Amino acid sequence: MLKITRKAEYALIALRHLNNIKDGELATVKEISTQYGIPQELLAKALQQLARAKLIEATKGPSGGYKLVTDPNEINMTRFFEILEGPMGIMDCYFDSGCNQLSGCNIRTPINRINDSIRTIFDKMTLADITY
Amino acid sequence: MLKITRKAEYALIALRHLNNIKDGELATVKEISTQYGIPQELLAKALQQLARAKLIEATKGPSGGYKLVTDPNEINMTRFFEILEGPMGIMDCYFDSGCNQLSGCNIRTPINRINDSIRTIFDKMTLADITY
DNA sequence: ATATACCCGACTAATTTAGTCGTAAATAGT
DNA sequence: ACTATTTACGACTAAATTAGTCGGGTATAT
Repeated sequence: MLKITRKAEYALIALRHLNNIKDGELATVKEISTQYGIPQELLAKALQQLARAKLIEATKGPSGGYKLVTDPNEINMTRFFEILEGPMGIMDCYFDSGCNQLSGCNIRTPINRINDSIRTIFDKMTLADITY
Repeated sequence: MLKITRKAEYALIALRHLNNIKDGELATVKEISTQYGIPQELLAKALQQLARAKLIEATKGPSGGYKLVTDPNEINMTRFFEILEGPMGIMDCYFDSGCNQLSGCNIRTPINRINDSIRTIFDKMTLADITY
């Protein structure tokens, strides 16, 4: 319960790695996956998503790889998780309108308060914090 | 991602219900499940767990049911969720020692910081807050 | 050319969550 | 004593999500 996915976990590890390599250098999926013992294809997918979202940039071909192109201070965890896993909420009703409860759900308001608190944490926490 | 389970959701609704009925009254699983459109057997299971944990008390037989026996201010959400869903952490390594990462995981410390922040939120939030 | 590396959707496998069922035990009312 | 009602509980099935794999593509440095 309240778990993040492995894909997100792997992506975090990779982002941290990208943040730590020398300026101008690239890291390949293969390198990262072998170094940290991560399934290559799964990591590849995650990094592709991050590239599409412009957090990192890919260079194809031999001697290609990824590099970070966004200031780690600008990447907060809400953004990061939503890129990889879609909308972040402890219950679907935070986003969906369609709720199947018969009579009025008696906990929606407090649930939303919890949600907001969690989002605030993730909003405030940036990749720079993770990388520290 | 970061979802709570339906079981927990149902239990929250039920707890709130129990908190709102008159002093000395009981509410049955049947009543609650029909009132809120919740699968009866699933709710039953959740309430049994809460009863085992002494948050609520059961009376068997006709005119039986459940009542709240703990001060809502004393029931925090960490306790509540851990009764129903076990240890609460965004990654297993928060609790487990067995981690399958090859070389040292580079994000454990920051992950734990996130975890602690989330736990703090849930520690501070009580059933009384939910019931408001 | 060829080898390397990213791109991407479709697929399968594993795990978790949701929900059901059958049986037992307690108890109130008759 | 019998019956209807209600909780207790484990085993089971079904559904949904997550994890991981595969195959075929595009770009590019050498």
